[in-house]
Amino acid sequence: MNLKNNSNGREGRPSRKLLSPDLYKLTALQAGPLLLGQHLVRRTEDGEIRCRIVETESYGGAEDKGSHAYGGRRTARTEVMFSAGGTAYVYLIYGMYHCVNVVTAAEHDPHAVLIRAVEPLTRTDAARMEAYRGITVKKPAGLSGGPGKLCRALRIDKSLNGCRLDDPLGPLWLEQGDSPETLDIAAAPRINIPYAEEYAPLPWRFYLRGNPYVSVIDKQAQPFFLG
DNA sequence: CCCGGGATGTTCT
DNA sequence: GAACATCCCGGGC
Repeated sequence: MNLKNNSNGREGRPSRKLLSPDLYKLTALQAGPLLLGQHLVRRTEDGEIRCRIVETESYGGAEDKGSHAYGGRRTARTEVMFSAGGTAYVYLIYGMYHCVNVVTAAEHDPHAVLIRAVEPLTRTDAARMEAYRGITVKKPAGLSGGPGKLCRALRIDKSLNGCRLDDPLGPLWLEQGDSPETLDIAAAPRINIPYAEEYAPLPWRFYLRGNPYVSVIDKQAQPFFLG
């Protein structure tokens, strides 16, 4: 794959400014589109990897039948969904992949935004992510387009469950990225949640239209305007 | 391009 | 014992 440029043509030094804590207080539905364009930073023993969030899905409120915390279900797995906004919720799926979420809203009110795709900020970030993936990727989306892929690419596993995302001394945190109002956002139904019944078709998946790292393009996706 | 099957283990019924 | 907010690979167009 071509690692020379990232898709938005920017190779500038990142701002390294933490994401505004106000975002963590919002509902998942509000925060989902606002997380697009923000930067996710992962520190391992090998150094830091920076990427932009390009696809999200909102889960929650106790009424969302697609959410692990539907009906207020509070178990060992879902416990961190009930913590205060700004916490990472990481779980194992299908026995071999992890998914990472940004917990939002107030303590005891379970909301989470699944990060479904990220884009490396620089070719150095891309190279490290490809090394962590352990396979040769042919297309950008093959690197980090999908929740399991991006966790592999960033070496995210359950050991990060419950960590704070507002702590740049920790293993994983969020920084301010592009202004969301300049982004072309698409809204579409969430992926692989047939059990969610009437919640399944709701357009709670958000992605940057045209971004090559997005996992699934929905031809019926609606334009989304921040309001 | 579009399938179908298998991997793999935690969670919940 | 079934389900699972997934992914990869191989085979058939």
